[in-house]
Amino acid sequence: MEQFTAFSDADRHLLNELLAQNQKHHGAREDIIREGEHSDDIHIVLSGLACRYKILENGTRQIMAFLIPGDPCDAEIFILKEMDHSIGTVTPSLISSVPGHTMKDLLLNRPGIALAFWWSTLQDEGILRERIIDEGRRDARSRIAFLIYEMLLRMRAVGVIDDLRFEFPVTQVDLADATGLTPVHVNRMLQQLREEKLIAIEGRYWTVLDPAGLRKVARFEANYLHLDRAKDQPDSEARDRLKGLI
Amino acid sequence: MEQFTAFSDADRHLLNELLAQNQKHHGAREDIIREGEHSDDIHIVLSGLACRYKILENGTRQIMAFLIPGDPCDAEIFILKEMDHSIGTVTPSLISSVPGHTMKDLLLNRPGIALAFWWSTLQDEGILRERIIDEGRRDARSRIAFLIYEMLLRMRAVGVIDDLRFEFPVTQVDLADATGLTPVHVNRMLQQLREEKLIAIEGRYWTVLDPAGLRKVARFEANYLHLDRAKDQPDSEARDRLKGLI
DNA sequence: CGTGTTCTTGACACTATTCAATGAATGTGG
DNA sequence: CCACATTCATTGAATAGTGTCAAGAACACG
Repeated sequence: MEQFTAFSDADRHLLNELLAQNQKHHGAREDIIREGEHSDDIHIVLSGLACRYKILENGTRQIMAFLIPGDPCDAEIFILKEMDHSIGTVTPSLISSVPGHTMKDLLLNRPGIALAFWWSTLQDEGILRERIIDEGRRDARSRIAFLIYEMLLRMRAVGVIDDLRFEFPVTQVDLADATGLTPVHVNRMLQQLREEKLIAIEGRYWTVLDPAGLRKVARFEANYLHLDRAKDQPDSEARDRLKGLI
Repeated sequence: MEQFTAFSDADRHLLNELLAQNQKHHGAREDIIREGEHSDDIHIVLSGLACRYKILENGTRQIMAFLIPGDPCDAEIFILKEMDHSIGTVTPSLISSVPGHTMKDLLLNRPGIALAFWWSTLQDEGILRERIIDEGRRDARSRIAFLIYEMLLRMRAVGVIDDLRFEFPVTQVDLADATGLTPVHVNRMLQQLREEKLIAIEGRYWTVLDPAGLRKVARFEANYLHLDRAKDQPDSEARDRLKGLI
């Protein structure tokens, strides 16, 4: 969160304290909050990998977004009566809860923190819109490439990555649920991307072998992530981490 | 906006005044703000029909959302460097501008109004997520049905509708751009829906002949619109307008 | 070592796209 | 008020891309 807005020391301290207060470990494939439930707390991913998803009447699951460390799951849940989708872990994760009233207080009285949350919400919206384009206008190969490139960038931005290699322990079924394709077709497209030497997969670790090539296949434009703030900040670590990719 | 949160008289008065201050008529098919542009003002649709869209490198357009009266176009634009998508009108529309600094002030100092904007943002996100499901998991016929049912409901909620008949002057190309289908296929699916006596189209006016049937085809679950607040408010006009549909 | 999950492969069906042409409706200028 | 241009809706035929089904291989785990 801190990449795009400079927190005051007081704000940073306050946030650190809040996040430390109420942490909970979740195993893999556990729900953090389910569709239809209400929560007075909001949740933030501290480590691991989670996702927003929805189960449809016919039993299929659609993953709408992956959540990585630093992502708020449901920053404004406390104003809603109930969740319209579920949030669950993919891998074991550490999740922090912040009481809704505290959250409300932050949003109204801590402009710096409020700004960071708004920014996060806007990035979320951008990601969602891009996924609509993804599903509406890109073919299967591009979609998969797009998802991989986006994960690369987001993981870079928060630093949970080793150059071009990152931990992304999803099954092909997960990817199918996230891209709106069938697992069989995901498999074929992944094979293609590997044959083209764009990516490599070793167990839970993915490597982007040819970022420029992958980006081209994905027809990736980074503007929707609004990482430009990071790019412009002279001292930003994030800027360095994203160099050459956006 | 006022359907889901009770504004104080002061808040309502203030908003009315702000919205009245800076209005502009836009013709049909005009851009209100373009991708890559920054604006210090935010925009709100007062009348007409607009849409969020993006033009891709290959020239195709993807419409990501339709905007109807009462919808803020870009409530938090002032914190971003530039828009990641464009907003344009479909029909002649009346658009109000509110200066960003005023907006910031409202968000931080007028909890009632801030709540309404947050709610609006959350509904927006819900609509985007649902569209992802739509494109990922529904077939063409359901997608079209879904879009129509959603417009019916949203127009009902704000009252710009005559029972089951509403003005929705989009071309089949627009619908194709919104659903990620080709115009040819949209045409075929619309014919099917008309043959099934689910809808009727007379020029710019659409009529939902069989709401329950259409809803079934669309596999529509209304929870993502978070209209439940309206449903629960004892005196809500919106509740009556939505009766039987959600 | 057996069991369940995940990945991979092939054959085939089907949905939606592409391309191309026609017709209907609408708008425009003389 | 008509001739013409333009946009929009409709139709048909051929094709590409993805889904479906089914079965075997590789791998992980208790």
